[in-house]
This record gives sequence, structure tokens and C-alpha cells, in this order.
Amino acid sequence: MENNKEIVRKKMNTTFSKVFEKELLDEISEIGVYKNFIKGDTLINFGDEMIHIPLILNGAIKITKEDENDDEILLYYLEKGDTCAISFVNCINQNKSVFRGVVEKNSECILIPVHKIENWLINYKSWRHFIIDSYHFRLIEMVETIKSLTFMKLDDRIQNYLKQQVKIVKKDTIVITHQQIADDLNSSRVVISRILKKLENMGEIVLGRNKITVSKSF
DNA sequence: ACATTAATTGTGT
DNA sequence: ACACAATTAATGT
Repeated sequence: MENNKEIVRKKMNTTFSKVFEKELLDEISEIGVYKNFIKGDTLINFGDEMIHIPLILNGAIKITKEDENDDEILLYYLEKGDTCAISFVNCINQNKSVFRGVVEKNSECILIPVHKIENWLINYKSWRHFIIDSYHFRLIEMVETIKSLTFMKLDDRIQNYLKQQVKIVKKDTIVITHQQIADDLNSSRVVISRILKKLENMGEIVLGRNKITVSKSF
């Protein structure tokens, strides 16, 4: 694949040109592998060895963790310009992944072999910043999530969830069932249905089978 | 066009 | 939480 290099370079320039310095961009085009993932693909699973770090060009990846009763907890989504910060820990100590990453929306990624990661931390300021920022952002986001878990009513959690989805698909119509929402928020379908109905009556959203349309002001 | 069926959503207890 | 009713989409005839 000789033109892989070209693709990587072009893609990097559109999404990451502001983030990384020239030399690093060069290295990435040398070594990165461009990959396309479609919805439903599993990027990384529990126990998998981390051999690559993904840089997300677009689309969305859903990151989950399994709890004791092996149901999944939704941690966060990776979107354009993101990377899986948590996975760096795994790489650096050669650990297996504790998380699962499933493609939520067709995504383009550039895969970076892990052995480069550490060198770049030393050699490139922009890389350091990228990683640390990424960590910082995740941390903030997780704090928000915890806050919403402990303090916020399910009503608000659903609203947050919907906002998130709207952002991901960039449309105001989400294709999803109540059951799936319930799974993501660790609630039950009936409760979700009731709250969604309430939101519909308040004019915030319009419900349809397998879809939810949020109003403009949402 | 109509009937059947399965999946999703709504509601009362 | 459960059970059941109602609605919707898909499929076959």
C-alpha cells in the first residue's frame, strides 16, 4: 500500500494539522495506518492486547466497561480529533485492555503502533500536550458523568444522553429504541419510555418508532 | 390490498 | 417491576 502514506498525510492535515508539529505529522504519515470502520465493528475488546492507538478522524466510538454483573457501563464517546486516552496506560505497561470500543457511527481512524507512543512523548511537545489534554478532557467528562449519576434525576440524564447523540449524528433525529437508551443509562425500558413521553408532551421532542426527533431549541 | 406476525412503545396496577 | 394493550413496521399471500 504505497498510497496509504498519502492518505494518512492528507487526512492528518485536515484534522490534526493544527495540533501537531510538522515533524510529528511527517512521522505519523510514515508509520500510521489509515483505516475505515463501519458501525458495529469492535475496535478493542476486554482483554485484548493493545497494539495500536487510534486517532479518530471522524465518526464516533463508544467506550464501555464491564461491571461485576457483566452488563456494560457507558463511559464516553470518542469523536473527531479524539484519541483513547485511557488506552495509553495500557500501552505503556503493556497491559490488556479493560475497555471495549465499538464503532457507533462509521469512522475513519489512523492507527499508531504503540511502541512509538513513548518516544513521541519525549520528542514532541505537541504530542505531550495532545495526550495530556486528552486525559484532562476525559477526566472532566468523567467527573460530569459521576455527578450526573449521583445527583441528577434520570430526566436530566436522558436529556444529556439525547444531546450527546444529536451531536454525534449531526442530525436532530436519533435512530434508537427506548431499550437501547435504557441499556446505556442502566435503567429500564419502561422508565425511559415514560420520561420520553413526558418530554414529548412538553414539546421538547417528537417520538416515533425507533427514532426520536429533538426540537430545534433542544 | 389485506392478513399475519414480530418488535417496539404505552399504560395501569 | 410486571403484565398486558396498543401501535407500528415488515413480510407474505
